[in-house]
Amino acid sequence: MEEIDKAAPAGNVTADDVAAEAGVSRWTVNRAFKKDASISARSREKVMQAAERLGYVPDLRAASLASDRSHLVALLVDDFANPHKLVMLETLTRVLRRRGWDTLLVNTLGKEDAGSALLNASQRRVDAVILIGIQFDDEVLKTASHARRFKKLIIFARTSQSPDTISIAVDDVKAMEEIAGYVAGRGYRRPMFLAGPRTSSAHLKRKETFLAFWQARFGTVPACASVAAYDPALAAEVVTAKLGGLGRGELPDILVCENDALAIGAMDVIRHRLDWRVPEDIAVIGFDDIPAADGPNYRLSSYRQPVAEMAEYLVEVLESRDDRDFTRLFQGEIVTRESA
Amino acid sequence: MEEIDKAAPAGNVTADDVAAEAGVSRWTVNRAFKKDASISARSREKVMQAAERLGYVPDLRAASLASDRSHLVALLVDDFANPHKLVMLETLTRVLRRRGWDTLLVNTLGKEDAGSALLNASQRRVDAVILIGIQFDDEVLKTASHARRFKKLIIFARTSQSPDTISIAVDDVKAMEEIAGYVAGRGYRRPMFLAGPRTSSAHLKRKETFLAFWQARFGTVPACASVAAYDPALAAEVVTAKLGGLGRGELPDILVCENDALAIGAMDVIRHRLDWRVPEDIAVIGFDDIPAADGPNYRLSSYRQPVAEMAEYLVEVLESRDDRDFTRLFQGEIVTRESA
DNA sequence: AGATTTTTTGCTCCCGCGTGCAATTTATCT
DNA sequence: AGATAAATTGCACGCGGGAGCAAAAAATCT
Repeated sequence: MEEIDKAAPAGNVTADDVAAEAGVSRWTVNRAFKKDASISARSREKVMQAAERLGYVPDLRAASLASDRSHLVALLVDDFANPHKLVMLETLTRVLRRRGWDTLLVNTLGKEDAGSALLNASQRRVDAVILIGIQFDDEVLKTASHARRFKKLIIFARTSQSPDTISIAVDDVKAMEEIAGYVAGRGYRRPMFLAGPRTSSAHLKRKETFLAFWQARFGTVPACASVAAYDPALAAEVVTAKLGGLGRGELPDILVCENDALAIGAMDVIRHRLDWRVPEDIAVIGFDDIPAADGPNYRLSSYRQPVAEMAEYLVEVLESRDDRDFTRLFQGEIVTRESA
Repeated sequence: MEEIDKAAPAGNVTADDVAAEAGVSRWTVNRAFKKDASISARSREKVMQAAERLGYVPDLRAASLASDRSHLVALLVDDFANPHKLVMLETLTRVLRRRGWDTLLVNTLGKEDAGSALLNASQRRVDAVILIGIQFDDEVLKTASHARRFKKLIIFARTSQSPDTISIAVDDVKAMEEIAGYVAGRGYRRPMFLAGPRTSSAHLKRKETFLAFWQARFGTVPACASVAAYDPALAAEVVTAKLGGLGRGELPDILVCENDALAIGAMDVIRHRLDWRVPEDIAVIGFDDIPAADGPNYRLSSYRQPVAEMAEYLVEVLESRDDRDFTRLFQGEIVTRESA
């Protein structure tokens, strides 16, 4: 057998090494690894075998540097307390990877950290930044698009008023009107809305939509409470403070929650600390349809977003070269369970 | 005011642009951005101001290419159904980022996909690959270390027998002995062990440790059941099949679960489908101490791993240059709640 | 077969920054 | 002040590969 000692060249096997081994030029080597490059089947085969022998893998850093396309996106996330994030992460990374995109996961540590997180992404020259968190105020977003080292700024599962920003989300207005209609249709008349944190730009219109609907329909403004983060534990505190000590008659008949993270926190205290029954004493409805919503502890009625479909669309946005506004709103559906 | 039109040079602002603007050489510019570079305060200031004016951000791709250090790690994950993953993701990305490391999140789609996921990481020339999933058999691991384009292969929260591999995890043997001691001490005598999938290399020794302990102490081998993934829904199925139809006397008195994902799935069906009480009819104990374990629905006794501490150690491993074996086992603690 | 068209291959010139060393400037010492 | 040491700054070369065109080879046509 031929002993190929160069089979382990110092540190890196480069395209040049493979070229020498295969008896072609370096460029043919790189062509062999490109999807629809102009190369004969014969030389591609030769190259691939040589590459296999040497253990060559193309260097995407260099490719990205030379071509100015990294096929990398940054995913900025900040509310890890929300179980729905795990679903989104799974779906996004799966769809992105299957279509040739890599994902940089950036944990946006706090409100003041948003700028630094964006900087982080910039330095890697990602092709797009995807926001699936909440703590981005207008100022940061503006700065971001200004010093845009990334071509696209996408807000996922949330809509933004900020210019130069692409929103991919469900239509909150339609969705919440559907929910409100459902609530009214089931005969609930004294709803309370449990809202999340108010961020300026990337915003959920759920609360205002619900209030507007209710006022138009019944002429009354439902009670509201607001939680500082999409965290079940925080929601539990707020609900305890709001509903604790209330008598049966003073209780809202349904709690409409901005999302499931709040809803399950609320249900936990309603049942186990305040000792009321769901849905008999007070019903609960959420948003997102997280896995736990389907479990026997909650049986939470919720609104399911087409996350996978949204992710597929996201890839299309990434891959298109033109510069129009890609914002698009999707339609989800109510999932009815026993909680409301 | 001076109108600086070059403030928006075509596409990329490079160090050369900043150099011209600041009246220094390109190398001084880059030194200004390096932590402990030899540069005078005065020129650093000049450079930084010029950079600010032009909106310059160093390009980490180029830096990585030239220096052969990317300060990037790949996180390979495959079991997103386990809520504990969200905790691990949050902790790891937070700690890594605070210490200057970026994270590539790779969703390992299936068992056959592991190799491709590794390849993916290779192409980005990450400094280390971190496995926090399960579906890596010996063959893949061996291939991985063979064609190592990354310097380190780290198994996080799990131990591996594979050579050239670094494990950072709790000491499963100690932990499970502690749990077994607790179970025995509380008077349980007919435990059943609920195990997860059996992977070859990256392995949890929890089951065998528990069985060995029990046999040594009581001379009997506890019953076992095995779930194909750390997914509450799957655990629910298995437990239903195993315990369904059993009479009160035939029931195990405690279910010892390999982790909380299995435990909560089990509790759900025990209470709501099989209609037994926890802990009166059957107790449950888990592992990982996920957030839901502390909620009122479960009140699950569990074992808490020092994830943050492990993450800090991980960074130290990443930063050290030498080549010794960094495997290290940590100690956690039992968290006692009402479920057992 | 000779001329033309089409496919394949090679090549020059970057992409943006790090390394290591030499040149230059500044600080310190007697 | 003059000499010597220390801190700063500048520079040639390399990291691994992409774009686009020119040269070479293969295929097609009359």
